Amino acid sequence: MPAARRSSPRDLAELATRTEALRGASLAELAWGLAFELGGDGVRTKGKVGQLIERALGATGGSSASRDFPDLGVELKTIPIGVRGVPTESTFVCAIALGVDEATPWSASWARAKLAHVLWVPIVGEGAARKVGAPFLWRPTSAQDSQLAADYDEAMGILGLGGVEGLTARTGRWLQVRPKAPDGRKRATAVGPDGEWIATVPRGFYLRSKFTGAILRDAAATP
Amino acid sequence: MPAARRSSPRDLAELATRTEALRGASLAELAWGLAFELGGDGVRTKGKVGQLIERALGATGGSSASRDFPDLGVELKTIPIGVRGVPTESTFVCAIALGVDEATPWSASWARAKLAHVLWVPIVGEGAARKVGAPFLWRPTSAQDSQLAADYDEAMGILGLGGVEGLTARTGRWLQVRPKAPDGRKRATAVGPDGEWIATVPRGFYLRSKFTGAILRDAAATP
DNA sequence: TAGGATCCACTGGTGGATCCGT
DNA sequence: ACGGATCCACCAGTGGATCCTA
Repeated sequence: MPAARRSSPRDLAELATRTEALRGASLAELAWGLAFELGGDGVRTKGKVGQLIERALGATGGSSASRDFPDLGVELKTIPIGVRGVPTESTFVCAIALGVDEATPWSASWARAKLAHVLWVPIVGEGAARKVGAPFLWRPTSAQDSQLAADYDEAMGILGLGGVEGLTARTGRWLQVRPKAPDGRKRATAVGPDGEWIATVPRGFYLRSKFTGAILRDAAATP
Repeated sequence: MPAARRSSPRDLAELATRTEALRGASLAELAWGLAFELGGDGVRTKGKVGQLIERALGATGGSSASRDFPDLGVELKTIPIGVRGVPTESTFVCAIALGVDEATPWSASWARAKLAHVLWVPIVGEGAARKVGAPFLWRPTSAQDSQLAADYDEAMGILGLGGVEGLTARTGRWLQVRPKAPDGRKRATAVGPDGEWIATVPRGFYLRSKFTGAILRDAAATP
């Protein structure tokens, strides 16, 4: 099995080498090699896989870093793949700063910065049988960037006009807005219909699985 | 010994009753009654006494509450008293919001709100022999409030003019400004000499022991 | 002696995502 | 199928103060 990694990769080539070494490894053996508690099953282990892969690749930050590999400008995202070879879930991108992002253009947004260069690591299968698929570095094409920008602008436009409660996950072709909170409590504030501040649930950006599925197919077709 | 208290007191009378019941109790017996780890000695137990008294009186919040007894508008402060009957330390009031408080008048300040109504609980003696002295509720007299306002205005004036690095603990007759951070690191920002933002160490307001000593004497003289 | 430095507990917010009714 | 709801780990910040040299 791949050796445990703790130091951060120095360049993209080293990151690529390390990532390739993970390919085909089962999550169980990775966890064992890093003395990582993966947890058996479902609901109480939601973020564990992502953190396991971070450690296996020597990602810095843990949290509070703007990206997983700040020196390389690369963001790491795991993506669960089902038996049919397509993503089983949408992908969380980042939180929305309500009251701030409405006035931030896509070109300067946190979301765009995170998506500018992503190392996608597919996790294939279910439960204890999950293993690492074929990872790949990705940058959005200019066409993809344009559509993401359009989705972003649409959502931020709705928020800016006081439509936070009308902005559902149905808005956006590839990039959508959904709740992002440990519970349903209204711990954030946003502009309401009449321009006043109202309490609301925190939101985040997510990529629809249609989009990540398309990225995966492109990557498979262009080795 | 006094019984363990967990619910919050409903009114000032109940708070006074509970507080009076603590008088003369040793910290060791209070801790035992509440199953509280007081810790043996010095450096690793700095805030323990305050938290013990909070629990003994049923203070709410723990943290993040604006006051210890929000419904009563009362702040709880323990104050260490040495063998000569005078405070051995200054008293921390609250943190300074650098970049905000400079523009906040004393009348609207967090510091004034905290000091508006304080339950002082003297802690008499040293080490394992410490016990609760004679607690008392206090409100600043208008003369005291004026002097505190003057100290506050002086300090905030210096900060507003970019003098953060020149504002030492020597400024202020009763209310002083001192560092407030787990380490000496510059984790806050303030306006510098040339109007630019500079990194600096977080600060807090403290009451000089001269002042708390005077309050104590007044309380002893007016039973 | 007191100004500047430091220590612990606790928790809200963030980053990692997946769960689960309709 | 997917929109809305939820779960865990981690850490910086806050609130409780006292330590410790020059």
